[in-house]
Amino acid sequence: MVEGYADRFDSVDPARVLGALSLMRTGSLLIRKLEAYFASYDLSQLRFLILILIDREPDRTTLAVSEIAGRLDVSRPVVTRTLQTLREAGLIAIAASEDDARSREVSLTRSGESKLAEVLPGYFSILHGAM
Amino acid sequence: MVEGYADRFDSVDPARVLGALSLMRTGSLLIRKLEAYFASYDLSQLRFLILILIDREPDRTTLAVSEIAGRLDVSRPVVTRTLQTLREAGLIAIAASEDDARSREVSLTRSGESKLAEVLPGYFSILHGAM
DNA sequence: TATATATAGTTATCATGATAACTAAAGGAG
DNA sequence: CTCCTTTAGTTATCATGATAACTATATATA
Repeated sequence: MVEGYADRFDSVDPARVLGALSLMRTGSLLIRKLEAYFASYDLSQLRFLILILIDREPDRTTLAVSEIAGRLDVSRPVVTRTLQTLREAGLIAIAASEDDARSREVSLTRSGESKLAEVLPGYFSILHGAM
Repeated sequence: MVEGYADRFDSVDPARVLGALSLMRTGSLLIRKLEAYFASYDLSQLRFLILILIDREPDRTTLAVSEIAGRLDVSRPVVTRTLQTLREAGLIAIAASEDDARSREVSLTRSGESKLAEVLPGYFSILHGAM
């Protein structure tokens, strides 16, 4: 299909276009595979990334909502909603900040740490296998 | 971050994991860029792909709903909804099939063909530039 | 032929991303 | 100190993906 169009736009190199299309498709397939894996643990990609982000934070055990949104490049409303789901599942705790009354401190519960430990090996295995 | 985890899972090659993460991120960024481009033409990635699919179909000028869903690997309800949007925008026409009363024949309107011609160069340019 | 099964498409509902508009609190300028 | 602006977070709404369940029609089998 691309070839046909490439004939009509002579500045187009079919190999580069096909490469870009392939990149998007391969990336999307990997994301789908991961989502299916996470779903089997009652997680989603975002829920998982939030857990891992808090877990790997150096020197601290908590993160603020906007820190999570910023580092994962996700909108704050989505983080708010996802944190509610994680809290209902008992995987995180949300406490008021002592420094700033506007802010919340999000931390992992024991259960959240266990879940992460359970999910991580398969996660790396899928990433590993994709390359 | 990956390094820290790699230490604990010795079968994990950080380079491969980072490669997979990079693949997902690069693919997602490209998809975002395309969505932004399509939005400026009142299109989405899926709406655009439906137009291009019908346009490039050899020997025929129409496609059935399930053919579109199958070739784009998208669920049929999503195709139904997206076709309604495209029809409201005047870019496609939907007619009853003569052979099979269950089936619909989806075709491009003149307006749909123009839109496609308008959008294609920038589309290839973005794909080209991504590689 | 009559009935059972499969297929085409739609509707209803859910999940998850976004932006806009809001509340509450903090910080800065006068 | 008061007022204005900025920041943190939430709520409301929309877009777009999915699956389940439904209607209508076609096909296959008894």
